[in-house]
Amino acid sequence: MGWAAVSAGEEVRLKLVEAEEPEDNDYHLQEQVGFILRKAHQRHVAIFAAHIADLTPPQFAALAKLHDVGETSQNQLGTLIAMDAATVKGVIDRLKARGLVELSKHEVDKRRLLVNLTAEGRDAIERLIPLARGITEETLAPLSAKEAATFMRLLAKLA
Amino acid sequence: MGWAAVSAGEEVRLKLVEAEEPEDNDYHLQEQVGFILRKAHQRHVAIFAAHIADLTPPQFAALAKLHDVGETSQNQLGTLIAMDAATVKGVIDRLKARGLVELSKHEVDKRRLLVNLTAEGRDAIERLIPLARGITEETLAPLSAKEAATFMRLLAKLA
DNA sequence: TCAAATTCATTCGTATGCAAATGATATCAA
DNA sequence: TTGATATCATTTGCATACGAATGAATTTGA
Repeated sequence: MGWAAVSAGEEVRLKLVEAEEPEDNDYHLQEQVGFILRKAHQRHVAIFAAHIADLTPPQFAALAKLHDVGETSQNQLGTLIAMDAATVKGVIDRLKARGLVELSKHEVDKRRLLVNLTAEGRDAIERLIPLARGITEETLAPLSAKEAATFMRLLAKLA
Repeated sequence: MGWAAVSAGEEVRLKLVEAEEPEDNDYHLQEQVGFILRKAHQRHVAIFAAHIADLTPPQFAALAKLHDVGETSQNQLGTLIAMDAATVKGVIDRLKARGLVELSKHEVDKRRLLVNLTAEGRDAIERLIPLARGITEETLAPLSAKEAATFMRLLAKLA
């Protein structure tokens, strides 16, 4: 119909352009950085879940960062692990429900909600960190050591 | 207390290890591939939203793939754009509610739900693809052309 | 000092993302 | 042929993820 004719015209135009220069006018979703980034992230999450079944990557990130810096406000923690206020609240709520973190009010600044590891939370994160090293290793396994180093350097520039 | 003593012991042990070899026993969340991958993905989604406000990356992916391959089953589409059945259903439902895709039953195999672009959906994706090229460009902007090529090659190996 | 702007946290709404269970249909194999 | 498997789609439940609106508390600046 009308559209078929237009389509045929497109075909011709594309071929003429290609004859002049080897440019590709098609759009290939599979080659877009966003699409591959999403898939790489998916794969990492799957590897993570295979090694650490009882915690999600964001939950692990929260515990690991608390272990690193000690007590902080919920908001500050969110900044440190790249989560907005609404997201970090959900993560902390679930960690609190499981007894891995405890909350308290800031004495001076009454707006702030302080978050800290419980003894159980500390035990958990210290037990899991060695597994996390394995997760990083397995995620990067398709690359050689040199490639992995290059990739990490470039990825850091993008993030 | 008891823990403080253990902590002090840990300190000593770590320092001895470091004296022997320059190994780092600390765990740095910020250097883990999963964490940076999540941040890079976040940044990409933000760039996408700044260029294409009325569609999410998964919605765009569905339309772009339909434009590429034509009518397919919902399940097959999910495979092509790396989404599981439950996720793709939600995406297609919302695109259908906006009149960008239409659904029909497979004549032979009654299990399958066929998905196709509407005229409006085709117009939309053809209008948006040029913007998507800009999104890819901006996402990779922190890298030189050579670095970007290297990054894409390594990222593809990971995903 | 005190009104304006900022910060911290919460809530709501919407959109992925995936595991698991279920039902309908189709295919395979004994 | 039919019973076991496999495939396609849906539904439910849970967990990010973020924009926007709101309220409480703090800080800033004229």
